[in-house]
Amino acid sequence: MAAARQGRVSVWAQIAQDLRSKIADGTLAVDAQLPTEADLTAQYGVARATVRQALAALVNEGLIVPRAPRGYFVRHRKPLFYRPQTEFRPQPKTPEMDRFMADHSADGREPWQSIDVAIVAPPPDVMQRLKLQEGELAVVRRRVRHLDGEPFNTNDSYFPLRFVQDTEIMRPVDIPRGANQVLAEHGYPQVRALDEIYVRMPSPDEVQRLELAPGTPVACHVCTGLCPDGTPVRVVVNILPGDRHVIVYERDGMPAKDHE
Amino acid sequence: MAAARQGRVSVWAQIAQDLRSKIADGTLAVDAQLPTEADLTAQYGVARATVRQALAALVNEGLIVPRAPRGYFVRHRKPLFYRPQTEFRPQPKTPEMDRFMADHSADGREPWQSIDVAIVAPPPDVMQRLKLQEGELAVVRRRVRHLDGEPFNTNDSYFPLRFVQDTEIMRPVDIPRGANQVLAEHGYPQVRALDEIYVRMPSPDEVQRLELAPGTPVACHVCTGLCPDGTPVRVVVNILPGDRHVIVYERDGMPAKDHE
DNA sequence: CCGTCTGTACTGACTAGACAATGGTGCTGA
DNA sequence: TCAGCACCATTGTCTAGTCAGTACAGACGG
Repeated sequence: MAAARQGRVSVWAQIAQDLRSKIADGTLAVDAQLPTEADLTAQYGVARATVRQALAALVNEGLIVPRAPRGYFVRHRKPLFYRPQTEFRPQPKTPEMDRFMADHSADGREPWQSIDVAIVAPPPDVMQRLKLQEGELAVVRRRVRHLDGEPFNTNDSYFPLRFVQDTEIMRPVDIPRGANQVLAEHGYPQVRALDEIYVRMPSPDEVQRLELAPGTPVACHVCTGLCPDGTPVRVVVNILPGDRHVIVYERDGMPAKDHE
Repeated sequence: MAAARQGRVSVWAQIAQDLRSKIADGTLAVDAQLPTEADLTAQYGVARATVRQALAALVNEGLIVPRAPRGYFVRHRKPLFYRPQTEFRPQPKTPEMDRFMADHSADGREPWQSIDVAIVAPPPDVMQRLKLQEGELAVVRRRVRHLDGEPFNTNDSYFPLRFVQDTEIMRPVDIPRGANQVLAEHGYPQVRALDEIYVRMPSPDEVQRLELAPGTPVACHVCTGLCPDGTPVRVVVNILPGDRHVIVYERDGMPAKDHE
């Protein structure tokens, strides 16, 4: 504790670092239970609040999960692939991609999704991307995808109401051939898309909807689909929990600069 | 505090929610100072630790930043674009992209980068991607990019030592025509790349290197560059702080399914 | 007018407790 | 054998303080 003043590193940070390295070197394996708060309190000779601050830091880093009232456990991280590209064209399937994906496939896991459809005034950012007039409404198909009973990601597709009125897009059921196909059949084929990926911490809303453990950041993937004339006809907002996804894509062509 | 038991929402969570909505509706504007812990303690009639827990939650969500000993401030979020695509081919420059990017350009901001080069035993994940033998060494060019004096992202490029020995890649200076060009000149042109994007909380290391505020998640963009015969010649690890980047890319072609 | 010094207001860190809520375990009885 | 119940270990929440470190502002001296 004197070290806190002298060494510039607080006691709780030291405890956190100690536990962190035990996780890194396997002393504390995945899914293993950490010593209890009481144990750590005794072991390091500090107050419980100090131990809790250390544990909170690890929770916020996504390294451990509290499972009250049983204890803290080393977190499991088993991300699945998320490939924006495959939605647009059948992927090239190079050998590298194949080999790489073998580890993280969804084989044998049970998919399930809930769909609900609503007519709403879309949030401002969606309105702007769809170029809607003030007060103009949109149809949103909200889906939560589950894998093995656990929520996996959310997928909210917004369409301007005037484009999809009386189409099957408005029915809250799965559309096997895809909503994009339906849009194309009604005269709105998409030929281009703009993708944006934001990285941030989830809102309490999202925490609840996706049953996120504390310390889980999310990627927010916003995809705007455009007609040949540039009219936006679809905005999709995907929320991808960081602990469950790797976003993957592949590129061809000669690199120009070494910006990466 | 009775509400904590009955209403199922803890006092600190209520305080956090209260502040959250004040931030959302603009009562607390960007860069504004929050009431001090003492104020909040008095205002809500709770102990300081309770107020601190509420504030810590907002910090972890990335909504506010503590600037000791001055107070807590509403966080500023001004992301810049990050476009993996432009590195590979000159971007198509559609009107949509143009318009969209106008808001977030780097105009008038001063770029600067530090470079350091080392010969290292690369981390296991990099070793695997470069298909290195056990014990084989690699050259790493570590860069930290700054904008307006603030660190912006890190960019660590790994090359197998045997491919780049005695090339200018090993000199810790900027290579105007790009490291990829140098590699190509030495017989290792890259024609394909595999990108992976992971979303997670930063390690304490990364927090320090990028001067990250608490509650800032990062995107970890790993790019593996491949020769025509599939040999990996370059692995780049980019760490992109979530509060400073939007990852953007554009796609052409007919969408197939509505997975997004 | 400018530099320095000092006080103050604030967060950071820590202590030492209390009571509530709840999975899990194991015992008991039908 | 199995359902139900009581107990317990453990985290969640909260109180009420102390002391340390520091950016800032205002006073003071040259």
